[in-house]
Order: sequence, then structure tokens, then C-alpha cells
Amino acid sequence: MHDIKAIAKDRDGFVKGLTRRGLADAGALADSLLEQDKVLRDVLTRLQIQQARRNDASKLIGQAKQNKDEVLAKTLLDEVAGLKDEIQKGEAQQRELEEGLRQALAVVPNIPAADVPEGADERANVPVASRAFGTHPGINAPKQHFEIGEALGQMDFERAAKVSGARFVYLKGDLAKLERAIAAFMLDTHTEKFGYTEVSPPVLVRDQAMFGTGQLPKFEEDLFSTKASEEFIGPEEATVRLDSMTGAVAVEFKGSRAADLQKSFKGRFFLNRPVAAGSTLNNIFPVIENSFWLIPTAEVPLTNYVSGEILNEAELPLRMTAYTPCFRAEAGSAGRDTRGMIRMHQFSKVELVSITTPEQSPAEHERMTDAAQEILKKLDLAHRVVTLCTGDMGFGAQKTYDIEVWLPGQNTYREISSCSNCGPFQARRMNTRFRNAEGKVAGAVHTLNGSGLAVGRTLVAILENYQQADGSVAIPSVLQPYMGGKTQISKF
RNA sequence: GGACAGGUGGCCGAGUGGUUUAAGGCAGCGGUCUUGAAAACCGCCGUGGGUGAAAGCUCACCGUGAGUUCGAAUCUCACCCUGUCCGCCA
Repeated sequence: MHDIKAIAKDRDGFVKGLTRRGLADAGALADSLLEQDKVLRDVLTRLQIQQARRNDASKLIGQAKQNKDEVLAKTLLDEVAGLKDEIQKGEAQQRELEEGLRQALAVVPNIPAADVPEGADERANVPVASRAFGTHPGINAPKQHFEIGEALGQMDFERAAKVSGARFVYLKGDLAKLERAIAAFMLDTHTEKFGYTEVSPPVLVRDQAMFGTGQLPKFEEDLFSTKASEEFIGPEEATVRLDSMTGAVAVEFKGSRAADLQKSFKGRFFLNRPVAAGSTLNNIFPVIENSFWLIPTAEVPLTNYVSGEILNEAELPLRMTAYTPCFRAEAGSAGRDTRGMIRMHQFSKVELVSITTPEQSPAEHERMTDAAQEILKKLDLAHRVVTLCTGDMGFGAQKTYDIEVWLPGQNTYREISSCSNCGPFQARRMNTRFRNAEGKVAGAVHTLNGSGLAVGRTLVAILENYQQADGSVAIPSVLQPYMGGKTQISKF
């Protein structure tokens, strides 16, 4: 989330940054935001003058009543009689304008860092030569990971489809154990070598956490949700109208939790008998769903760990790592990567999150990328690193490195990690700040996140890079201790 | 899921409609005293916003949101969270 004051101070920088990202009308957006802010401040200024007058008068009324001076009290009461209405109107206006501005700001993506290359899509990403590692293994007629896994009898997509549908998998035997070994190896490396604290976080979270890291409100269709409970809203809290011409149904919520209800209303109704077009609809009720979200990445619970807090600079950087399942709806990916384990509705990942100061964050970003690469180096898997161009970066990122591992079976590099510096963007959404050495609040922290690494794709990479001519798969030496000393995986 | 009790500054804690501008204490910072320290004493000590060149003036915030009132930490309603007991449960 952007700071409106920062936009006001540097409108051109804001417009230039968003234009670099590919936004067509950044100038108009900036003007609209600044205009909304101006209107809000005008309302505030007027309202506060009225509030100050009311406060003074109320104090005097209190004194007068204590002195039994009913005449003076009455005079003062008459004086402020009209003020109450105006103040309430002003407060309502303030709420509305603040909410409007907040909503408008909530969907604006982060500004790319100055050293991010400009471009429209992944073709404009720029390799980081100094971070390239390894050589492609010479494998004769390499197989793809699902061919290898299925031939081993330890990877089963058909049964997963029977039970859960497309984009799920069963791993069995040594492959199931290998997944666990990979995760344990990653966690041990990050905690022991890089000082990350291992965390086992919640994987179901509230709206507010998803808002904090930027998945909501814009990317709801990528998420899965649970239905924790549902509620039928009666006529005291909702009015339902059916348009007799178009048949369109309109719902208006009222009462003290109207705003919450509006937010939780997903367009479902409960009917206790058929209704005809007309004005009164007493037998149709809106259904409110109270739900949790399934995390698409552990970035969400790890980053939100510090939401709403003021941290001491001395305790930064905060480094956390977690091994969790991740759930993604993959809306809009229909037909892409349909075979194999590359794109799943459920996969596991070891995540890295750092909370730092603005001064530290660029260095921390490099360090985090080092930590992620260290895993691939120890596994001796060839890979390259690219700096994402402005058009390919995620919503909350100001700079992102993708790590792409070589997959002989696919004869290509595939993303296995994405390390992003989000700057103060998420911290502002979460309201996480820090106190400097002098004890003064010194603004929003910077947040960073990166995969360290995607466990499923790491397993894919091992299968394809360590495949043997006889159909077995060699186990990388660093994983052998985690596999009970085994050196290879074979059919049985 | 049921019953009850709670939620006040970094922490503890007082406060049931009107000089509350949130008492008091602890911790922290500065000072006096001291050779130095401790003690004692004095002062400072929340966040965000509006306005302003600044000093300052001012508004909001006592779990969250709405409401009653000239005036709300205090009264009303809803929600969230915590604790204890009961029930269920890996």
C-alpha cells in the first residue's frame, strides 16, 4: 500500500514508477488519489474546528451544571444545538472518504526499484551472470519426472485425480520420504547456516492477513477458502429487492455490522419458497459465509507474524523459515503444465521471510537469494538467476530474483524460487513499524520473502537430473543422511 | 458448542456520564546532589492525523465497529480476542 503523503510529495516518481510497470494511465490515477485526499483533508479541517468548539462548550456546560447555573447551561446548550448534527454528518463523510481512499490505494501495485529492468513480460527478464551455477548433466534421452516417478511406482496421478481431481498427486515409498528429506535438509541449512528461526505457522488465515501481504483484495480468485460457518441474515439487517423489469436482485445491509456483512456476502441466498417479481421479499435471505483462507504460501503467516506491531531496531532483522503446504486455485492456468508435479493445487514449500530496516533490505535481499541458491548448490543442480522485469513482478514486490533450475527432461529452466524485496509496501498494509536506537518510531519496516525452495519442484529437479539409464534415481549425497543412508531410489 | 469472567499507555494498575488534558506505580531518558555509583529529589516519557516556515494550536484513539448524549474509558447493541469451568475432540 502506498502512502498518500509520499505520493503528494513525489507525484512524478509515483507516476513514473507505475508507468514503468506498464500502467497506462498512472497520471490520471495519481491525480484522482490526490484529489480524494484533498477532499478528505478539507472535510477533516472543517470537522475538527466544529469538534473543538463542541469540546469547549461541553466543558463549560459541565462547569455550569456543577455550579447550578442552569441559565448559563441552557444558553450554551442552545449554542451548540446545531453542531451535533453537523459533526455527525462530517464524521460519516470522513469515514466514507477514508474508506474510499483506502480501497483505491489497496489495489495499486508497488513501485519497482530503480535497478529493475523495464519490460512487459518474462522475455524482458535479465539474467544475473554472477549467480549462474553448474553445467547441464549429459543424460542420454532424458525422461520427464512423471515418467520416472510413475515407472518407479511411487508417483500416482490417476488415483489422486480419483480422490481430489486434477493437479494433485500421491507420492509413495522412497519418493514420499524424499520429499520429507528435502524439506528437512532445507530447514536445517537455513537455520544452521543462515540464522533463520524455524516456525510452524497456521495455514488457515483471516482476510486481514491476506490483505497485509497483498493477496487480497485483488487476487481472491487465486485462493482457496474454507467455509467455517454460514448465517442467514434476516430483515432487520438486510433488505432484498427484486427488480420487476430485469429480475435483478439487490441487497442492502443495514445496522451496526452492515459493512462486515457486505464484505462477507458472496451473492448466495436462502429461499424458503419460490418468489415472484415484486416489491416485498420476506422469504428470501442473504447468506453470509464466514471463512478462512488457505495460504498460497507461508509468506502470509510468517510476514503477518509482526502485523500491527512496533518492533525495536535492535531485534532486526527478524528471519523466519517454515515448511508448509501451499494451496493455489490456479485460476487462469487451465491447460498449462497439466502433466506432472510442476503446477499443483497443493504443494509444499520451505519459505524464507525477513523483516528489516530500509537500510538493510537490499543487502538482505541478496543474502536471502544466497540462502535459496545454497540449497541448489549443495544438491549440485544447475540453475540460473534472473532479475524480473517491471512487467513480470508480483503485485507487492519492488524487486524480485527468480531462481530457475535446469530440468533435462523438459530441456528448459523452470522457476524453483522467487525472492522479493517488498520494501515498506506490505508493512504499511499490516501497519508494522520499528523504533530506532533513539526510541523514535522511524516508519514502516521492510519485508522480504523467498522460496527456499519449492519442495515439489526440487523433487522434480532431482528426479530429472539424477535419473539413471536403468530407471533408478541417484540420491544427492547431502540428502543421503536424511534417507537412512540410501544412495538410490529404485523400483523395489 | 454451553456457562461465567475479563480486554485501559512498553509493563502493572485506578477510573460507573462533566476541570480526565487517563490517577498512581514500575521500566526508560535527562538533570540536581556525589570523587564515582546507589539512594533521594526534580523534570521528561504513547500512536496517528489536520494546520503551520517553525514554535505552536488542534482532532481522534481506553479490544473493534456502530449508537445514545451538549458531553462517553464509563451507558446500549453487534463483533473479535483472552482466561476459567463443562461438553466434544487429534
